Amino acid sequence: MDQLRETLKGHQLRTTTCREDVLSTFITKKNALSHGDLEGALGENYDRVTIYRTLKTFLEKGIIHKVLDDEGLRYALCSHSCSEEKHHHDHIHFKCIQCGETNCLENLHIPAVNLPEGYHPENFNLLIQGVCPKCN
Amino acid sequence: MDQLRETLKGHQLRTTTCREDVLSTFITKKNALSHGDLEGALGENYDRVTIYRTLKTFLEKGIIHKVLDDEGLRYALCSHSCSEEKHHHDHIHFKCIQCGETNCLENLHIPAVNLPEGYHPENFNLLIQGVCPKCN
DNA sequence: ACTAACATGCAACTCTGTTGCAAGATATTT
DNA sequence: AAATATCTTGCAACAGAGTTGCATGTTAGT
Repeated sequence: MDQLRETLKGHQLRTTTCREDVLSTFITKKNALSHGDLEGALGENYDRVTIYRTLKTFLEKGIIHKVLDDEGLRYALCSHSCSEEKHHHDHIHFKCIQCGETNCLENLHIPAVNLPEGYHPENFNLLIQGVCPKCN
Repeated sequence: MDQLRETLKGHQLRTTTCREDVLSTFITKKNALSHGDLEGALGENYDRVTIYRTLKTFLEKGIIHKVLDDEGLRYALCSHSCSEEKHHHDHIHFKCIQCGETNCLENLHIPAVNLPEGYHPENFNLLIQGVCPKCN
């Protein structure tokens, strides 16, 4: 509870029950969540639009990051503190084709790539799809 | 012209002007295209729905593949022949944050990753965002 | 307790993508 | 070259995702 408030304060955000609940949902369910997932979990308490705006705010403040997917965007908590200025992620995302869950593999870093002359990379996003340990 | 027909035939598809035009658009513009891009290019001639269905068909037949993006799905030509049974891609996609174009770097393969025990990968998708040579 | 600044809910709207069905086009057979 | 079965298209209608404006409610700081 207090941890939630502190996280929000740390990012210059006011404490509201919606933000607490969204943040708490990200913490308890550990996988990446779509807007729809959150609406399913919290939709009775909050308006769709508020959840959209909460996600947008969290993104901008560096609390969550986008997770690419071939069937819709998802979001997951940033582990090391990302800031308003710059997100910094180089971990791998794994999506299970059986249970559908997408998870961050925080410990696995994306290997370096030698891009041709002239390319200036800033941001890496690797999604691996397959079968996860739970569904094995 | 004939090449288009042959590609379609080779994938057991009937020749229609819409399919020829969509295929031809992918060939001339070399970057990844969204449905919206195609609608912009061909929308006067064909219905939105037809373009959606054409993309779906091309996907299934292995003529194009999905390109993940943080702001909507795109599609690009498959270089080596993908089949109805299985797409096979391990190249890198690069999206320029200035011009917005996404391109396949066919020559660059996604580096191998050592996944933890229990993960069975089947499909890799690496998107690198940054500045491309043209915008440099 | 007061107030300025911010967050929420509601309504309306836009954009994206899908489905059913009747009409039209394609390839194949004769 | 005509007939036919099969596939493709356009239209209309719909479902879902995401956005914007505005009035009301809430937060944090004085």
